[in-house]
Amino acid sequence: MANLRKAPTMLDVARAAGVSPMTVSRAFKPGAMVNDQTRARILAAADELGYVFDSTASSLRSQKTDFVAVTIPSLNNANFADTVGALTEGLKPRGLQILLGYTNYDIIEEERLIAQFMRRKPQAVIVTGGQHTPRTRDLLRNAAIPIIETWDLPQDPLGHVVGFSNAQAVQAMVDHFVSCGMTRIAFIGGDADRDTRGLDRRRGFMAAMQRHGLDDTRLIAAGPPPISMREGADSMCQLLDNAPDTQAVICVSDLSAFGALSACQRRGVAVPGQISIAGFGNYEVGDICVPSITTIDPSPRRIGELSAELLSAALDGRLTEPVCHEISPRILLRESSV
Amino acid sequence: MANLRKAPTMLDVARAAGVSPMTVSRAFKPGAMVNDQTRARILAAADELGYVFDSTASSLRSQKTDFVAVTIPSLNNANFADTVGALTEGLKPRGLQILLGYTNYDIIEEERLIAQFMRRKPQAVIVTGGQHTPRTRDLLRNAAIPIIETWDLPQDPLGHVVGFSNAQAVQAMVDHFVSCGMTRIAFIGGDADRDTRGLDRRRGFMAAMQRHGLDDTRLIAAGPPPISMREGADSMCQLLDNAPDTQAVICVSDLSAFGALSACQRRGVAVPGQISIAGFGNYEVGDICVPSITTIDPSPRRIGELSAELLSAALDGRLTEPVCHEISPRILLRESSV
DNA sequence: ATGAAAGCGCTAACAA
DNA sequence: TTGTTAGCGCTTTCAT
Repeated sequence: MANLRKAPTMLDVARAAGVSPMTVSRAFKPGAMVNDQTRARILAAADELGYVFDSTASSLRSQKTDFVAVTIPSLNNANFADTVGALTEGLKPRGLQILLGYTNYDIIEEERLIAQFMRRKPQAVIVTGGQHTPRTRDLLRNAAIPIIETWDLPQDPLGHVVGFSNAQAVQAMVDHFVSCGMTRIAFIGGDADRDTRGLDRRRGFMAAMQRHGLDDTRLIAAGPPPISMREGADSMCQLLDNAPDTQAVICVSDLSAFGALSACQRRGVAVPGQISIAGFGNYEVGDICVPSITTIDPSPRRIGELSAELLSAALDGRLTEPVCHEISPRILLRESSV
Repeated sequence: MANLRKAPTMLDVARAAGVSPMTVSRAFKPGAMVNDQTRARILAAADELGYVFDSTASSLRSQKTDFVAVTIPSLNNANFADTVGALTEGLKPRGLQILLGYTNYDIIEEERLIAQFMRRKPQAVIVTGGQHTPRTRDLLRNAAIPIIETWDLPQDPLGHVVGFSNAQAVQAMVDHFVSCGMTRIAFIGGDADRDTRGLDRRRGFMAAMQRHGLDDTRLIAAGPPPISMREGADSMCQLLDNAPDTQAVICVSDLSAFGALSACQRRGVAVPGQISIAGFGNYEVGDICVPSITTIDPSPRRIGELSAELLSAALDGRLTEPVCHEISPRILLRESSV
C-alpha cells in the first residue's frame, strides 16, 4: 500500500485542522505558543493524514540544520565508538543529529569528508586529531561555526579542544617501568605517518627513554593503521627474535598488546615473568584476558561528554574564547606487568 | 578571521563569473552540459569567493536528499561496524550520505530514531533485524522508499532483505558438536527479549538439541544486551559451578566466548580438553587468542556490500519485486573445540 | 550551451 | 494566540 499521492504538507494539515500553516508550524515546535486544544487537533489531523514534518524545508528557511559533523579515524574502534556514543547522548537533548564520517586515518580522506559535510551546513564540526590539510583548515575556519578537535592537543588549534597529550601519557608509562628497575624497553607501532596519535605515542616513548639515558631504539614497526591484534602478534614475534633480552614492551594500543600477549603465549614466553606488556586505550579485551593487560585509560566517553557540553555552550553563545579542555589519562596497572 | 559577511550564494558566484545562476548550478553537477571554459571560470570564481554549495536548498527543490538512514543495535560492535563500513563504501559512488543511528537493541528506541530520520526525507532506509514496532512499520511503509532489513530473515519483510537465519547457524554448530560425540552441551546468552538475534540463536540451540534427543536446558542467562566479555566470563563461572560435567558451550557471540575462555583459564579448566567453546561472529579476538575460538562467520561486510548493491538497483528502479538475499554463515573450526 | 521565471515546504517578521 | 506575507537558495521547466 505504497502511497502514490503526493505526500501531505503543512498546508494540507492546516486545511484539515482549520488553521493556518503557521499555526501548524508552531504546533510542531515544542516551546511554541499554541493553544493546547488547537495543537491537539493539529497533531491529530497530521497523524490522520500521515504527515511527516520536512526538516529540509525547515532547515532552509530557518538557516538551522541541527546537524553536527563528526569525523573519527575508524568506525570499528571501541575507543572512538565510545566517544561518539557519549557525544550522541550529550547532543540528543538539543535535537542535534550527527553526520558521522570516518577518515581511515587519512587527512586527505578527512578533507574529502569535511568538504562534503560542509555542503550540509552543519552547525558545528568535531574532528579527531589536530592535523589537517590546508584546505580542510580553510573550510573549517571560513564556516564560522564552532569547531572542536579531540583526542589530541593541537599545536595550532582551529577552535576548541578536548584532548590529551598522547606523548606525555606514554612517557608516564615508561617512567613507571623504569621505576621498576627496567632498562631494556621496546615500543610496538606508531611508525606510520598517517597515524598521528600513534606517532605521538612513539615520540613520547623515545623522549622518555632518552631522558632516562636509556636505549630508545627498540622500535618495532607495525605498519599502517588500523593496528590490530594480528599486527601486534607479528610485531612481538619480531621483537622476540631480534631483541630477546627485552624486559618490557609498550604497544600503541591494547589491541596490539593483546596480539603481543597471544604471541608470547604461543611461544611459551612468560608474561610478565619474562617480559612485561603494556597497551593503550583500556579496551575491554585487556581487562578480561589472562593475564590482564596494563594500560592507559584516556577516558573516551569523557571526551565525548565534554565535547557535547562545550558544543552546547558554544551554540548558546556562552563561549567567547576558544576553550582547551585537557584530559588526564590514567595508568591502570594490571597483571601483564611486574 | 571568521567571515561575518553573509555566506555567498550561487547568485554571487554567477555575478562574479558573468553568468546566470542556472549556469552555476549546472557547473556544479558532474554530468551537466556546460562549456568547459565557462565551468572553469565559474569554479574559479566560487573558490575565490569561498562559496560552499548548499545541499539543503538543492534537496528541497529537487526533492532528493541523497540521505540513506541506517540503524544498527550498537555502534561499539565490530560486526555491525563492518556492515556499515562496507555499506558506506558501496554507497559512496552514488554520492549517498548515511544517517547512522543506533538503537541500543531496543525497538522503542528504533522507532524514535526512524521517526526522527524520516523527517530528513531519506531516499532509503536500512535497518538491522526484522522486529519493529507497529508505528515503525507504518512510518517505513508509508514512506514509499526502498527498505532493507538485514542480519535476519524476517517473517513478514517490510521490503528487501539481506540476512540469514541465526537459528539455523547455531543448529549447524550443535550438529557439529553432536557429531563429535558430545551430549552435554550448554548455551550462554540469548535470554533477553530485546536481543532478537540472540534469542533466535538460543532457539536454534534448543531446537537442535531436541532434534538430537538431548537435554536442552543447560541455558545460562547473560542479561540484557550488549553481551560483552565480562558477562561471558560470569556466565562461564555459573556454568562451571552448576553443571561441571558440561562438555561444550556455545556462546551468543565471540565476545562472550572469549570471556568464557578467560574464566576457564583463571579456574584452570582446560579448553578444549575439559570443555569445548564456540562463539558467533568471527571477531578478531577469537582468531588471535590462545586457544583460538571456534565460531560462525556471518560475513558482516558481505551483508553491507549486498545491501549497497540492492539499494543501487532499487533506486535505479531496476527492482520490481522485493528481494531476499540469504547469506550462508560458515562454521570456522578452531582450537577451542575438539 | 545558456537564460528567465517559478516554486520546492517551511518559518522569520510582522500584524492583528 | 493566530494569521499574512515574503523569501531561504537552489533547480525544474521551458525558452532561446
